[in-house]
Amino acid sequence: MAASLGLCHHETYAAAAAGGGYSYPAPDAAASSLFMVDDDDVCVDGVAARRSFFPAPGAEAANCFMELGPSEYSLPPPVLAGGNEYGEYYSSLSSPSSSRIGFRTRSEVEVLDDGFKWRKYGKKAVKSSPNPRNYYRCSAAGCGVKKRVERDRDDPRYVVTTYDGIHNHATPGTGAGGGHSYLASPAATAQTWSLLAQATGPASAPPRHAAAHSSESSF
DNA sequence: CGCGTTTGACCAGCGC
DNA sequence: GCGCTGGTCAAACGCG
Repeated sequence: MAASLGLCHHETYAAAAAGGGYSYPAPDAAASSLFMVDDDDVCVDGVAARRSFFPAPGAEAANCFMELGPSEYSLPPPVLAGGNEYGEYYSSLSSPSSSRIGFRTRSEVEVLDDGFKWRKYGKKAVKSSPNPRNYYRCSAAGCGVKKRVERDRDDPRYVVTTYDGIHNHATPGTGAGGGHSYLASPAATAQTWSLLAQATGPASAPPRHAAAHSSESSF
C-alpha cells in the first residue's frame, strides 16, 4: 500500500489507540498510513510530517498516529525491533508547556530502540495495570528526558511507551542496542525532537544544542 | 572499574 | 488528617 496520508478523525484515532479493530497495512509498506490531525481534525502537511518521521527513504515504517496539540510537532519513530508489527503514536499534550508523547506498539520486546540511550531508574506496579511500569531516563548528560514503558493492560502484546520531555542532543549514534534503526541519519532524530521542542516551547528543552546539526552522530 | 539494573524506601499529590 | 497511588531515589548487585 502506498503512503496514505490524510485525515484521521478522533474517533478513528481513539479506536486505534484502544486497539479496537483498526487494522493497519503490512509493516513492509514504507512510510504508510501516517495521519496527522490537529484539534479541529484538520490534516496538516502530511508530506512534511512523513519526512520528519521517516527521514530514510525506503526505511521500514511504523504505522504511526499522532494527534497534534496546540501546534504541530513531530517525533522520531522508534525502531521496531524483533516482533514488532505496528504501532501508533498518540499524544497527551495537555498544555503547550508539557511535551508528553505516547507510543503504543505491538511488540514482543518492551524496550524499543529509538536511537537514544536510556537508563532504567525505577519499576513500579501500578494499580491501573496488572503489568509493572518501568521508568527510564536518557543517559545523556544534561538531558532530562524520561520515558515510561508498560505493557498494555488490555492486550499484553502491546507496549505503551510514554516520552516525557525533549532531547537536547543528537542521538548517541546508529546501531544503539545492536539492532537496525529506522533512522539513516542520527541527526534526523534530534531534528524531530527539536521540532517538537519548537512546537511545545522551551520548558523542557534547555537551549543547549537546540538546532540539530546534520551529520552529527555524537552527543 | 564503570555503567546499567534491581528493588525497597521515600516523597508528593490527590481524593475521601 | 489519613491513606492510596504514582514517581523518584539510592544502595546493592551484576556484568563486560
